[in-house]
Amino acid sequence: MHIAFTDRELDVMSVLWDVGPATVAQVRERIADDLAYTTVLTVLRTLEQKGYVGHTEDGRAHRYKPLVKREAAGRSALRRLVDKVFDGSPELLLTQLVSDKNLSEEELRRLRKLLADRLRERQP
Amino acid sequence: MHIAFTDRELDVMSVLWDVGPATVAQVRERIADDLAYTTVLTVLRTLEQKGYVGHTEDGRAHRYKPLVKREAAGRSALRRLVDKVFDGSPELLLTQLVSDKNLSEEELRRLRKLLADRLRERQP
DNA sequence: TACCATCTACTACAACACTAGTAGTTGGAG
DNA sequence: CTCCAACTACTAGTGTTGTAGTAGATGGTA
Repeated sequence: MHIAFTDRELDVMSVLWDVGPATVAQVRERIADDLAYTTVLTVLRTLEQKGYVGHTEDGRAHRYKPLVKREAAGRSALRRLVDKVFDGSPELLLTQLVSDKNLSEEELRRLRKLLADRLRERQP
Repeated sequence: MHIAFTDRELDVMSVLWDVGPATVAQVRERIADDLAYTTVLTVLRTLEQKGYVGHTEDGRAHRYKPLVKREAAGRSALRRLVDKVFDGSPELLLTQLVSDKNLSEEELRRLRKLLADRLRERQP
């Protein structure tokens, strides 16, 4: 099952993943761009229509919550990225990731540790 | 500079990155979906308009070639992915990558080596 | 009680994405 | 020399995205 979000939808989902169930106003104030209240509402309703979020009543307001997990969306996006942009090679992707200058040495260390752990756990 | 492709544009770029300069017909036959010749042409012209590809004459046909490198597109896409989907954490992304792709131990080792090299090169 | 802030529902509309058709050119086969 | 296959340019229609306005409901407050 292929999950895909438009740019703006992703902004909204990102907030929901971060803070959990939220009202329109709460989502709105966490989005970098200054959007109209109704704009955010529209995006949320679109996402609901597509089955990516649901909502419950909360007083007069609706409280929206993600129905797809961040991991599922990540898996989907990663697969496409590796496939189409990195020629099917996870190594190419990682090379790119670690060559990004914004990555601190500390982060690099943690990545290495993560891999080491994974290897150890594979072959105890 | 933010590089972004639509789904179909990415299909086309992917072909150009793979095989290098190509005619419409060549691109067309390498795309999974069965699109009309003119559809592929239109996508290429759009990409050209946006400055992502260029073309040279080759007999009666045009030969299109990518003007942005796969790495640049990858960098852009990765940044966005880490940011919006993986909560700014490259580790989360890597976790997903190694758990989903069912990488072989050999591949994991190579990934680890890649990181080790990168660390060494940062701090000689 | 009258009003204001807050909320949802509905509507709108420009821009873009996706797909493909038609018209017109041209080089090569017969 | 004529015709066809292959090509580009232009045009077009439908769907999606992004943004926001207006209308109408409702609960708290002066």
